[in-house]
Amino acid sequence: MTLRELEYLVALARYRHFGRAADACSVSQPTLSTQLRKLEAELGVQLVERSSSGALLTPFGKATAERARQILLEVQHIKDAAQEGRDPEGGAVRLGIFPTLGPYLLPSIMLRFADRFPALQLYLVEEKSPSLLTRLHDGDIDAALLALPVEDEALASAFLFEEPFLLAVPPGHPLADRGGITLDDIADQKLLLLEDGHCLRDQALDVCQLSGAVEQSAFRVSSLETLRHMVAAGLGVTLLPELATITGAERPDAPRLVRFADPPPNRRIALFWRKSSPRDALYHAMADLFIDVSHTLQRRDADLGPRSTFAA
Amino acid sequence: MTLRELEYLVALARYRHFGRAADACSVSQPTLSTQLRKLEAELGVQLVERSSSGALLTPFGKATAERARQILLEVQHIKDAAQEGRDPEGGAVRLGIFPTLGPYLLPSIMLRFADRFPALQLYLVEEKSPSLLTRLHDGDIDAALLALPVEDEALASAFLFEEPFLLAVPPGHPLADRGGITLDDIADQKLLLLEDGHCLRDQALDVCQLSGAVEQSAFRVSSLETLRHMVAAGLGVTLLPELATITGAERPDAPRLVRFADPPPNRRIALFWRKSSPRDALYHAMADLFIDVSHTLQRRDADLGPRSTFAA
DNA sequence: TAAAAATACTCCATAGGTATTTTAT
DNA sequence: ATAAAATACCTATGGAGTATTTTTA
Repeated sequence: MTLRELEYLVALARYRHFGRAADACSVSQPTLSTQLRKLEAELGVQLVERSSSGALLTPFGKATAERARQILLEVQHIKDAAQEGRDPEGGAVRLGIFPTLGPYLLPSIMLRFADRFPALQLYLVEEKSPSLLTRLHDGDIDAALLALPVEDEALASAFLFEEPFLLAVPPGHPLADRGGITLDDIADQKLLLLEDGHCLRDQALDVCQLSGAVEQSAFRVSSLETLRHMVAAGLGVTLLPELATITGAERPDAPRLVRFADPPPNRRIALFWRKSSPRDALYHAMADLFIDVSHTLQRRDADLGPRSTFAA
Repeated sequence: MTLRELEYLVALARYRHFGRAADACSVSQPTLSTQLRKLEAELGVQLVERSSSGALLTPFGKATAERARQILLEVQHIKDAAQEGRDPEGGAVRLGIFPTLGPYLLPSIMLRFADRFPALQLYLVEEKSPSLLTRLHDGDIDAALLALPVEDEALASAFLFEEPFLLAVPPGHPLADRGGITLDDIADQKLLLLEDGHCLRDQALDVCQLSGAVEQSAFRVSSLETLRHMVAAGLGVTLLPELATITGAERPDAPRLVRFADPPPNRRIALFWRKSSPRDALYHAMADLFIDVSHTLQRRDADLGPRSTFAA
């Protein structure tokens, strides 16, 4: 048995197709095919059900692939620890970030990040939170920015900041020129939310279940930008996380943003990584930078006037 | 990185000597040496401190060896699971057993075992309990017979039987012809025990701390047979587990054995294995056989007369 | 008849061996 | 002087490639 063979098995488990799995491993299809046959011969058990429409793993194959994933993860941890020994802030880090945070936080972060960690190659993975959690477990990514709460014994985390929600309403809406609204004020509003699976949807629902707002469920919206347009078009109101409201030039069709009275409803963002990862120190250093940037944003925000509640 | 390299590292961690580690891996010393140099080159970190008096692992080397052990254990689990798939009661099992149980239980067990599991190659490892626990964790052995209690979240277990203690006294001793003694009866006795590290010593101490018996601590005895001779020579009394008292022909210089009143003090034996092991079913089947044999012994024992409390 | 996996074969990188040298006690 | 590890050099296994065949919807 070799680590290579285990990689091939894991790839085949993922792609269920010899050719594509081989591509993913950067080898030819026959190579992957023969190596897996060899593994089956060594174990004396069938791992793969072959067909002309692709390949499926047997139950034993699946179980073995799962063990193989663990093995390869531990191998990666050895390499990570070595990198940490050579240069604690060097090497590569694959960072996951969920879609309603990524596009708004990253522009503020990236320059500072490159400045603070010049030797670090940062690969970004933007996916929904459940998918990021799976990838974190499997070792496809090394760390992830996620909204609390996350219950997972295998993960370590560092709290970063709270991000207040603002209410987005159409221009001319009765609440448009109010300040310091409360949840009671949105009790009778038509609420627009993202489609299922986005954690922002769940966060907003958590907030709104305390109010009596009614969700308009005839839509399947998957980006905040589309949601923004729908609010601007007068179809309803929505909650936006503060970072998503810091745009450049305000466009004429932009929705009006209304602040909540203190303390505003908010979502809490933290950085997560595997407890078993040897690069704990690096992830804490990254968290420190994120916290620092959030302070900067808060100060800039305060300078601009009323938007002063973005708290770290 | 290859699994082979990791094996070499683990072996070197154990033997701290390139030559002996190479022997243990059945390769030549230069092979192990070059492969470990290659691993160091790949990781870019020193793993070994070389000297003319042997080799020591650096802190990073130790940590890596520990991870490597985990990886190799998981590899073994894949192979075990394959064996389980091919033939659930075939393959090899390395069974640990502690020294004051092994020599007395095994003669009763081995024939039945070979009969019940004809395809299983059973390798026995007789060591003290703490060492067996370490080996179980490291994957050096697959299962172990140990006395309860064992607190270990990583292990699964099956209870096997209770083994009563008998009191061994010299011929002519005041208690020699008593039956159904209690702990109070040994309050003023000179107690002989095994040297430190034997779990029977701890078990007997647990029992005797309820009495007022005084340990004779000028000895370092490491086998029950020696202890038996010392009792026979009139140096004191001791507790013997029942299985150790079932000998063949009684020798003239044998100590007299005195039963306790019901319920007698006893030790409780169970079979342990790693929860993560894929051969759960086999270990349960083995436990069933051990339980069955203990019933047989109990019955035979009952037939012989007064020794009737050996209970499963 | 396509698409997928298996097979045939060739090549070369490297794990592993033996013989020897270097190093430190 | 001795024991240990490193180095030199050779061999051969097997991983990986390309080209092709087999298999089945």
